[in-house]
Amino acid sequence: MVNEKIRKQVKDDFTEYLTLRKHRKTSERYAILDHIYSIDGHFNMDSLYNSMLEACFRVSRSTLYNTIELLLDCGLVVKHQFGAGTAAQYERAYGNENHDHIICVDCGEVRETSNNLISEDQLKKIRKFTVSYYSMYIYGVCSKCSYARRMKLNRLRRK
Amino acid sequence: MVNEKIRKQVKDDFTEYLTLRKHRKTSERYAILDHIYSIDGHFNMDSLYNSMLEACFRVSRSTLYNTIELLLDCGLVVKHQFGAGTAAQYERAYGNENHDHIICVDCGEVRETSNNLISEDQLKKIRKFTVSYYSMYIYGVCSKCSYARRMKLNRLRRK
DNA sequence: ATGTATGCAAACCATTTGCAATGAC
DNA sequence: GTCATTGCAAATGGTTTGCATACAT
Repeated sequence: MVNEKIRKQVKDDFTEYLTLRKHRKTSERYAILDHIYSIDGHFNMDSLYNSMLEACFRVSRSTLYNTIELLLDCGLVVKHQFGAGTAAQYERAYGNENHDHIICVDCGEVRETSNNLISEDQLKKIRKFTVSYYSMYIYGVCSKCSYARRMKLNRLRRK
Repeated sequence: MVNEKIRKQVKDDFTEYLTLRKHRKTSERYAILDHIYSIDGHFNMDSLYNSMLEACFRVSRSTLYNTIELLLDCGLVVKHQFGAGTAAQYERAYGNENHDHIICVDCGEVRETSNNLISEDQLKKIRKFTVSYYSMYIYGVCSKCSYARRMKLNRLRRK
């Protein structure tokens, strides 16, 4: 859960974006934005849909996809695609500063790390491009799966 | 196209992997590996399938998926998922050292940059994790789309 | 001879699309 | 009143799965 000041700020940002683009300010759009900013960490369309149901605000999946598109476009939400078969993951863009992800290629677990491996200054070096956000994906094997791999190999060797 | 030494090396690596895991050494598997190492830059399943057809080596899509899975597992191929609706992209892991991608959120164009923004040393700091590879995705708006955005906004303002 | 790998077709499932009903402007 | 937005249902398309056939061991 993010503080009240940020919640107010993102709502105002969204209003400005909608007004400028001549998009309508519907209750669904604000409810979705506010709900997303009550979620800590990652979410996907399914968990967002269910989580909003629980909070007694029913929106169709179409509207979720529709609104997320706007929120991505104005930079209030960030999208991640960790695997092909898996659903896209999202997270709020503010009040959530760590963007480095450590992904286990065996079990698919996604761990986040707080120590950013890259500095903002380095991103400014990129020419002819306006950076809105970045994602660092580090693929490898977590300690649990690393152990499972060793066991499997040992079994094969013994055969 | 990668040099002969690397081609030989990856073939040997693959043989070692298949032997150790008690997988069979089929002509399809070696043909796919060799073909992938003849491709510069990104490819997807469809382009790989067609490209192999042109080279007169017919393999089923199932076998491509099957084999790519093995090549990912032994670290000879790297996988990227830039968007949800789009097909997964792949590239060979050796003879292809740049892993930083600059992706335009508007047109989806993927640009590669040779100057790695991160040092190998920093990756070693991660604990309880064996890093096999990493990908840096930088999202934003390319100069072409940036111009299109400004034009669109100007049109809306005039209305 | 045995059982893994291949190839085809069908299934899967997150996401997108088409369209009638709703509601913001 | 107009037309963008919502919500439902159907379509899409990359990927996965099931199963008969082929072939590496």
